[in-house]
Amino acid sequence: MDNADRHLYFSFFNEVNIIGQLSRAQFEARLPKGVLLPHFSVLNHLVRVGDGATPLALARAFQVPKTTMTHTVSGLVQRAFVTLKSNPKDGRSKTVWLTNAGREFRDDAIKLLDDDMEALRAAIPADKISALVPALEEIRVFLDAYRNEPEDP
Amino acid sequence: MDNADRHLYFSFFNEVNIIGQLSRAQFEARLPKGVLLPHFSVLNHLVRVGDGATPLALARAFQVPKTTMTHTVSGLVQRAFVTLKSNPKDGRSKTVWLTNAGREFRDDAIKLLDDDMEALRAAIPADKISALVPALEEIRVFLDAYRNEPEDP
DNA sequence: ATTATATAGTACGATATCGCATTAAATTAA
DNA sequence: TTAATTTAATGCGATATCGTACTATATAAT
Repeated sequence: MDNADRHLYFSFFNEVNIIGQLSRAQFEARLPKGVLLPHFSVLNHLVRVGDGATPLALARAFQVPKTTMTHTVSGLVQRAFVTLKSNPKDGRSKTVWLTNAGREFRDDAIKLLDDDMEALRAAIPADKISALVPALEEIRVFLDAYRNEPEDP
Repeated sequence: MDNADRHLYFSFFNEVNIIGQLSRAQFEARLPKGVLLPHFSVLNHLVRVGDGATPLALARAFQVPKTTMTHTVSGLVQRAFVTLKSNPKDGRSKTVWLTNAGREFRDDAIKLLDDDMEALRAAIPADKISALVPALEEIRVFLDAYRNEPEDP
């Protein structure tokens, strides 16, 4: 690979990382102290796709180690934003359920973030974002699959 | 903002965050234990744009808090990949300089990553990445400027 | 049926990240 | 010049993240 291509791919990942850092910091500055982006993200996910997911399913959805998701979910439990129930289909497992407080918190957080979202949309219109997301999804899917590939023998 | 747009922007940041996580984990799996992506990134930056930068300038380049950069640089010093000199222009400040070991480590790391890069390029060709980077830069620049804006009075 | 293997969740330890406070030096104001 | 303010770097403390190891349960193999 020549230097130009190498630099291109490095630049891509560098931009992605910086956008991730900045957006996360911005998000968390709006949320109550101690509530982090992963907390909100999990609540939002449960609202959108429905609750009752297992912690492991959530870990996979967000591509984080399961120990990390245990930690995140325990924070949500402490704040009574979710409750855990045993999984009737699997005695090893649990299921995660939204409480009313969890739904309210998620709705309120979206309102808190809405001004920032609007400011972003004013600078970067929605069609520009729509144009990016499919390619990003493709890259994310590749990385996810690649990570699970067996090593060369 | 309607739900569709909100979800679009959330999806964008979600994809960005996951790509950041996965790429970082992949990178670090190739590097020697204890050497992290930020270590490599700083070395690579110093090689590319020249060494002698101050820690604060590096923190700004990577959009991390200066305490984080202090920590990262100290790791590079421990491994003798860089040395710190006092800044002749400012007694409060320091400058960061590559050692031969640091340059060699960076070059070797690039070789270690090259197979992964090739695999990625085979799946996502360079022109697809080039098409993304300018928009990502634009978003990053917006977020960086937005973060420094004064609050509403 | 019994045994072996795989899987879900968690406890624990290591450490990266980052906010706050401190120190020393530079800059600005009076 | 002296005093007040700003700035660069770092020590310290809190905690998120994540790897390893462990327990309990489920699934597969014999």
